[in-house]
Amino acid sequence: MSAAGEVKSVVSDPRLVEERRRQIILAAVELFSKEGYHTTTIQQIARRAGTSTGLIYQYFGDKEDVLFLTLKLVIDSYENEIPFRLDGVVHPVERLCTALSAYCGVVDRLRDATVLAYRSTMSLRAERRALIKEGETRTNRLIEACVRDCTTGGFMRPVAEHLLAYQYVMFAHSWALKHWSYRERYALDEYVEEGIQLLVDPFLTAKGRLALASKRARDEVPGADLPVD
Amino acid sequence: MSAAGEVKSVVSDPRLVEERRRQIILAAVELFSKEGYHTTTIQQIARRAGTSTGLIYQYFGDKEDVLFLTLKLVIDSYENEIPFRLDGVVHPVERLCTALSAYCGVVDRLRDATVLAYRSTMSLRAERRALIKEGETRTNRLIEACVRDCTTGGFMRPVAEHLLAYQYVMFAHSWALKHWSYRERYALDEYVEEGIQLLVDPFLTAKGRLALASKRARDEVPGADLPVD
DNA sequence: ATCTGTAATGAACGATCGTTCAGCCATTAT
DNA sequence: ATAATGGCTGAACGATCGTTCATTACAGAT
Repeated sequence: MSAAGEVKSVVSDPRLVEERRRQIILAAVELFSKEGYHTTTIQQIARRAGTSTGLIYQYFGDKEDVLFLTLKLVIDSYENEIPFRLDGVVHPVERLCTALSAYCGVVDRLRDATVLAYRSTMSLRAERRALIKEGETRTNRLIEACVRDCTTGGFMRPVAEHLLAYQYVMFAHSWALKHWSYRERYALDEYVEEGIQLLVDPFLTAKGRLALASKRARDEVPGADLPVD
Repeated sequence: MSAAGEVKSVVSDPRLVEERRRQIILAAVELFSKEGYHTTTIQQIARRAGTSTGLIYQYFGDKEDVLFLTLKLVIDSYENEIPFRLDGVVHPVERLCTALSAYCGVVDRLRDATVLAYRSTMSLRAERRALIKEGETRTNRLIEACVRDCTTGGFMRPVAEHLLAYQYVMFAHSWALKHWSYRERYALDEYVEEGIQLLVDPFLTAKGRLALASKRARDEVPGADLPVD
């Protein structure tokens, strides 16, 4: 695992490595997203990053390494940001809605890179492709756990949890994949709201729907149902 | 429009053109899907198709032409097969379920090519990319019309039709995109059935649910509710 | 001031691959 | 029998681009 996940660097100073790689990856995301992985050249990346071509080979073993760290940035963002937003949220229905909202939020922030992941993961060698897929699977399981907590808690009627979880994932990804179509119809938060209407609400029990309503009330006028003094 | 959609051929006999292109495209789908567009070479396509490299340039202007006709085959299949399966089906709820089933069916038949479409459409020049996108949009509108017929007929409660239609599209596409995960869990018809449970059933009115139940009864034992003599 | 090691450069190399084209075969017309 | 036509071949060309490496720049140590 560590062998496939490691990226060789000639430079020893870890701080410098992190900074330079960040600089190069930022340029790479932009170019890979716009032009595609195979059609953007190392020279283009270097120019955009404001460095020389040779420098890239000081911080990456080869071109594929640049792609790998670019995609890893995306799935790491998923894996970090969603749990972060879930932190402190306890009610299962709220957790599910928050997870969906968080997922759509990261996708929105990394829209180009998300599309890039769809298009270019297969340009990685098999071991690394597997690493990326594992990361996605972990996030899927996180969503699935949210669904299960809703059903076992009696907030949601029994459903095909695995499949429903995937619908949430696809719903979030679609915000990037079909953005050319959604852009002119919905803002991000409207999109999330409609998603809850379509993919959460119908499966809630009366008890679950109550919880959702109280969350909505709280979101609308924060602190309105708390005594103000 | 016709300029971007045309593919130049040196050979004049139309029957031969169709046959050869078919032969080459079949090889191309396989290789593009497995190795990616940019990494498969014309020589590989030629070898797999059992011809010479030069022959490909008798029937296609350049490599991009091969990709274009490959992707066009996919979206044309969508546009033909779904209406074909809908032919003769009159009840709105049945039409919607049939459309979803048909869509999943084509995706299953062209699984690799569907994934290829996601990955490689952007390798086409802008005009052609637009043509492909138009084809997808037409299919989307077809699904959306099925949804609208359900709502206006009172078989489905009011919903965000555009968005729900997209969920159906994504559900069908997911069969290809996430096949590595679904394969070991569902057969195709189970997948479609679960899809209806998840994305159709919850939005049906009592009237609509009745129609679905009667369709199911008919599918289970064909002709069972007809007098047999 | 000199030395040493680390970081950065970018011209040049070599391999790959899309594309061409001069010639080959087979079939039909003269 | 010969010519003409149309389809087919695959070696060779040329351009592109990932990668290397000899060289320079610079900072800190001696």
